[in-house]
Amino acid sequence: MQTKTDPRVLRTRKLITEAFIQIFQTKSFSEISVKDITTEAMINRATFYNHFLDKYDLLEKVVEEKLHLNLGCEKQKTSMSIEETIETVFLSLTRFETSVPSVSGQEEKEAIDAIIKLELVNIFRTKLIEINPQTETRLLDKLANWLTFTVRGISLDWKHSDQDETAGEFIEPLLPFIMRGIETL
Amino acid sequence: MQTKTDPRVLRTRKLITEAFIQIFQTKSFSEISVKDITTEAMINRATFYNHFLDKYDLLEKVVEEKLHLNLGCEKQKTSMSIEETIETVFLSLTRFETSVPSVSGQEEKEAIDAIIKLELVNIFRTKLIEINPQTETRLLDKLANWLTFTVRGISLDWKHSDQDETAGEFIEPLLPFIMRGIETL
DNA sequence: AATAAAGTGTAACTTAAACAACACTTTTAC
DNA sequence: GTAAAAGTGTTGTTTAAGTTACACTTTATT
Repeated sequence: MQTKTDPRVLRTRKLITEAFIQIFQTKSFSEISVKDITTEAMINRATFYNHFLDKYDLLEKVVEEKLHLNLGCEKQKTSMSIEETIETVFLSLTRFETSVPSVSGQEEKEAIDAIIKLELVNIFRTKLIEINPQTETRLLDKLANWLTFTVRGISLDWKHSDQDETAGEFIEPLLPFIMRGIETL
Repeated sequence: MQTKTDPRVLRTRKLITEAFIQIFQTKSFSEISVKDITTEAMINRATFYNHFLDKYDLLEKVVEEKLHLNLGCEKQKTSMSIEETIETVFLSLTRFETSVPSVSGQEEKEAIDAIIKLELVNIFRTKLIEINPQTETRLLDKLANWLTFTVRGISLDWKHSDQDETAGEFIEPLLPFIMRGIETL
């Protein structure tokens, strides 16, 4: 239990992230300056740097937050099986990717992708360690990576499909195949 | 040219008024507490009182601002005739009333009406004095009042009509009648 | 290639907003 | 009727945000 953060800090962060998301709809990431963000957020440019290192740091935090918003609560549940976790993460990811405005530029896509990858690997890693505490971490890390690529690949596949199936319907028949691999553990 | 206001002040006002308008969509005015507003606005309750006397004062300012937003620029134009002013005010009023969510309660309706009345009287009064500077103010005040009732009456009439005519079409045939009265000056 | 213009990141100082505590007035509930 | 709860409006004190200025880097312009 730590001393709760000043409401002004929370408000400022909210204003900044909302402003950023707002501008992000209309401009590509590289075109956005810190000044743009702070003007939209109605805060001073110097204040921005009290909260974020730079706009890349902001992007990172925003994506993290967005992802957590979808699967944050589920993440805690230790009751969840790996299979459920995979499905949940997949659904969160597709939800996230459809919620993000089809952003253009390469730079920001790479940035976002990198952040998502880190996040997913972390989720899978945690879950795998939780369920197989005796297995060595090196192996679990590799598996987490593999699961991440798998889930993101399927997500991309679904995204490029005609989407007559829901995301859930799309991954459902694939889950047994994925699970077979995991069950080698 | 006066010393420009602190950006924090502008931001806080914006947050408060936006929060108020937001809550006003879901609750009636009497049900809204200052705490509700400040929570939604993410500001401290004490700060509210640095900007507004109470929630009635806030309502007043918000309605004023909304009205000004519509006819603020026109109000300056000394070039405008009384007839144009009447029409402009009428159109602003109908625009305002259709933009306000059909708010329920009696208390707030009266509050808003009172504010609108004050505002319109003030506009007409200014215009009349500008055009007839030699006429005594007492009389112009009465005329301003009369114009206000006229415009608001027609606005109400239009609102209750089936609105197959636009507001502009609605008042157009009435303007000569109104002007006849004014031209007695 | 040179220069202007726009953007970045930082730091000392000022100020508006948060805190929290208060007396007071409704509302609500027993 | 009265006690608890919720709301109002105010006042010092503390703190996050605004100001301004700076050195520096990147991007346009000539």
